[in-house]
Amino acid sequence: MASLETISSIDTAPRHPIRLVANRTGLTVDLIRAWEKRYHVVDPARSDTKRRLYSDYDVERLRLIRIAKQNGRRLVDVAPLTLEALRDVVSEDSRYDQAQDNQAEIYRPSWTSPLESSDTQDDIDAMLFAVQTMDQHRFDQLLQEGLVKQSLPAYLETVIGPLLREIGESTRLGKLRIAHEHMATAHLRTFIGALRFRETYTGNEPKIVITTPTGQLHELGALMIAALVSVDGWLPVYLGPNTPADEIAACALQSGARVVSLSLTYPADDPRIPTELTRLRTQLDGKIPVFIGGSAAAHHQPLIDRLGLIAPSTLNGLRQSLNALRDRGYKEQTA
Amino acid sequence: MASLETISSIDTAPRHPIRLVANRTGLTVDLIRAWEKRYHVVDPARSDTKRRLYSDYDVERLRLIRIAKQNGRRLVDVAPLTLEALRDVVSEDSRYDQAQDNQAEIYRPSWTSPLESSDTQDDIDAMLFAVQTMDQHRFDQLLQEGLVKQSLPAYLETVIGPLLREIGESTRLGKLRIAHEHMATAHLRTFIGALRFRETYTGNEPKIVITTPTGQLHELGALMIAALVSVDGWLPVYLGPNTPADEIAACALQSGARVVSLSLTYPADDPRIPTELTRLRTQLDGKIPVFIGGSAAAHHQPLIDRLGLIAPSTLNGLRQSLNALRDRGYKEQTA
DNA sequence: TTTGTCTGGACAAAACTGGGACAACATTGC
DNA sequence: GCAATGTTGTCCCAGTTTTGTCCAGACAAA
Repeated sequence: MASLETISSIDTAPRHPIRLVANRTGLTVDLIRAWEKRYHVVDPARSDTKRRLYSDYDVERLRLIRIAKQNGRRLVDVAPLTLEALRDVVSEDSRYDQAQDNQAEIYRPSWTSPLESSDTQDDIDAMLFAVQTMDQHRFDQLLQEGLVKQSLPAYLETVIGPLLREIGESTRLGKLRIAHEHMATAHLRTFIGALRFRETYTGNEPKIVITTPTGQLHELGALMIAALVSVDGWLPVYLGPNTPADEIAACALQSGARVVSLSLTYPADDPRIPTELTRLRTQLDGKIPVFIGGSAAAHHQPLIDRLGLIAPSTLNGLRQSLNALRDRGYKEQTA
Repeated sequence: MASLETISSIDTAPRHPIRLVANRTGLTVDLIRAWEKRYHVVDPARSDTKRRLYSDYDVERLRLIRIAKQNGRRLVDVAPLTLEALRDVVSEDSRYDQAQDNQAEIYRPSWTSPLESSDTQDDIDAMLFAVQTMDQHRFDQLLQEGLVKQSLPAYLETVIGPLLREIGESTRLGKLRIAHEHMATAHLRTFIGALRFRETYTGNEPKIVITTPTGQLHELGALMIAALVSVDGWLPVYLGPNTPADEIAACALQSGARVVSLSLTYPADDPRIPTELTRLRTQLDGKIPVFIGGSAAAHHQPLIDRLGLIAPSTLNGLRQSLNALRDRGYKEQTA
């Protein structure tokens, strides 16, 4: 009867048991205690029987510290920082990370390095197994857990993308049933869609129209692009799959989008693609650049070149190009 | 108070015996009693011979408490909470890993009385307006806010369903562009999909295979069914749209589903429907009942009757039929 | 009669606590 | 380079608290 008040949004009221904090942050219970013991990373309140009780503030701090560590920071350095300082550190690291991308390794101790490919492959294999056994709950769980391990862009590129390819391949080879593929696709649609929850909009993000053209029914590629670019401060206008060129153009013009991005996957040689792309290009009148992504983009390279569209070869390439475009709008020259 | 009341508010009439509650919540009989003894988690009414009689309200609370525990909450903390506060806690925990800064979270007075129809229509109109102006953020916000005003089943039936119909109608009449419809559909797909996410899982929920047959590309109806039945403790095996009959049958048999449910919407007169339904019926061999929902179900009434399928006329009817099927064997007292 | 529910209590498993040990790896001093 | 030292994640221990399960005897329902 002590506390039956409604849960307020983000406060410092201590109410979370350690187990819940572990769930939310991806840390182990032991580790949370160890950090407290050694560095007073957090100083949770206690229940009358000495159980730790954490506030939202504590949880958020732990979450950020975990990310900072992943980015190569040392615990000693980040432990004493305030929540705000932590946010700064983390977002700075993330920018830096993205900016250098192709260069050699920065300071990044091996024990915190991004997932080794073998680990990644293990994760993917586990997901495939869950699909095969129709263990939906496990599948969702694996998807969620995998995300905690790395940044969203990295996750999409190293896990979700390959997973999709392997599911498609396995189905074609008869190792998975169509029903398995359907189940996996439906869950991935839900999962990737839900990723966009985390955004905060200021209202003046540049807009990007994302969809697939007529005949292209697979939307996961487009959805991944939407999730990806929203991380970088774009506002995706997401139209789902199978949108006629006229509608794409109308939507881009009405919403004042800076860019249009399409995903091409299957069927790769649909005869409608050239028609639709040409039509879209005409209607946009060259004012709005069009990016093409997806596995089938390569099949249309000549067309893409001829129309002056842009087709980066990887998700990360797409991201870089878009950000370059966006920054060009804000500042006239780049360093 | 009749029809709206039944779906909008949770029945507080005590009538379920403890065994049925155990089945629905995934808790053991002993545990339910222990929780009552120690923490007064629920305070069931009694029959004239002292048997416990639980209301739907109690059942829902117990389910939520079980989920909260699974999320790491302690029994002591959640036991005294009201149903509404529990919902808040559970849904907060559900979208963890994004405890994010996020500016002012709208404070929502939980559980107001069931919506009057005019309010409902206002909500729908506001959503339509958001779609028309391509204000995605506002659209999402409205969807989210609408949900907290009433129970999920009531929300689906009184808001989401009508909204879908109006969007379809407006598009046909040219009041909305196809692009608008696409955007709305994509967002609804994400929204409804997220509802079904990370609910309870004890491992012994009865399974229900949910999909649409070959040629039926619209999945929102099926997804609504999935969200709906998971509230009642079913485990949906959701396959997305456009699944061949062979695959549906194989999936149902492999996963040990108790029921299959299909949604038919558009095109209503697809010639493949009779073939597929017949085929499905044959392969399931009469062992697994098949429910048909969706706006196009009525077009196939003769076929449905002939094959011995079941086609409740409303979402709520579907829900009740399913629950009756599941609870077969447990009689309930009528108070 | 047989099966299920009731109450009250006992018991055991699981989870949490403080304290500390230890191995793997990094950093520092020489 | 190499040894000493620092950092960090994990594990173990023994003692408590919390929580799930089980039992016995009485009664009710089928």
